[in-house]
Amino acid sequence: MGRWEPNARGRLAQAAFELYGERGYEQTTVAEIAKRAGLTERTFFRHFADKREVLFAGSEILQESLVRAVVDAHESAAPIDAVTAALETVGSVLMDREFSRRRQKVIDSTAELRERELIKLAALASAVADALRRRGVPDLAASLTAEAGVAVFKVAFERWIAGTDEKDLSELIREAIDELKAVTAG
Amino acid sequence: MGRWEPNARGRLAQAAFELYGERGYEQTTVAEIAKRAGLTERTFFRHFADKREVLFAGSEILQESLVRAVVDAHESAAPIDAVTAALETVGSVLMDREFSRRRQKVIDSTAELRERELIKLAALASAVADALRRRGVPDLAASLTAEAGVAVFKVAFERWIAGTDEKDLSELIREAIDELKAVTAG
DNA sequence: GCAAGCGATGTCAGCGGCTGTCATCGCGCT
DNA sequence: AGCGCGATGACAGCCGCTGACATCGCTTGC
Repeated sequence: MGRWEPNARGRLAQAAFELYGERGYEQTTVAEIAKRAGLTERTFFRHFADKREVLFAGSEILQESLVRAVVDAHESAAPIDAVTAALETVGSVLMDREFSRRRQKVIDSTAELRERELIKLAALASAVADALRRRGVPDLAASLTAEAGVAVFKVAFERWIAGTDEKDLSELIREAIDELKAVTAG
Repeated sequence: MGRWEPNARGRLAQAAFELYGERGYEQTTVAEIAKRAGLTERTFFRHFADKREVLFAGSEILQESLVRAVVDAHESAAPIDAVTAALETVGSVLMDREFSRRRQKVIDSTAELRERELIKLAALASAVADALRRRGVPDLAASLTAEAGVAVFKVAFERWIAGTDEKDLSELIREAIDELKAVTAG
């Protein structure tokens, strides 16, 4: 097995996710991940840039979905409303709350992974700001709206994960945006 | 030299800063930093948790100054105004623009360092949110105000560094806050 | 069918970040 | 003078990550 079995990348991601959950991220060796996937350490690094990246494989999809939603927003929509609309589409990408919970538990356990998460969110903000500029929004407004949008996402996502209630992520995002508006008013 | 010379930590930080600037962060070895400081690699790691941390030595001071300003803000001040007041005190901590520029150039050159910077900013936001909660601000509002405040700081600091004009950092912060309010209005 | 070509994987050697452990040094205290 | 203690050195070793080259197995052109 290994050389000819299909979907090496998927097997590696699966093995990594399992091991990070079972023994913890720091206690897991890349060699162990590769072994469980029936592959070699060297091959792991051909599919993922580093030991962290395997947990963030889906982030481009989230980013593309957000950017597209901003670009496609109604021409007359104000920047904040374009971002709001975009954030509400996120619910269709992030559906499996239990999976997100497990993944987040791993990430929160290690500073190294928190750092990686933050740079992904920063890339998100940067991409959204670009999309806003493409709509003609001036630099400063674009950057601030995008950063504020990501802040809203961060807070809402955290509550979605932590919550025991059955509130929808979109709903929490809506609440967070309203609260942001309330807090910055005046 | 070495064993008895004073201020080992300072010498290490100085050597690291110089070498990161001269050859670049990735091309610099911890052993080289230690050698320039007249010390050993092992000793470097006794003073700094890792190769990145040496560039972020001053961040606790910034954080303490921000938190204190939030706590000390007028009792009747709204959360956003407390944070605004706090951000305006930052100018007294960050004075040397040329130094900040050089430091930022190094940080921006490497993803590893950008990650570290982001987690420092996240810690800032977290501390500010705590301070707001201690003022009686509810959770959601505290988190969002703190995140928004840090976003403002990020954008303003970036413009302060990049700018050729002689605009004060406090001034740029004020502008960014006003723009944030404008953008979230409605 | 078969050989050439090609992409994916294996193997090996090596660097650098980081840590544990123990020895050593220099200083202050008594 | 001797003792104790904090800071440094010396050494060994793990692990993340990379470059270089060999090997495998499938596809393609003939």
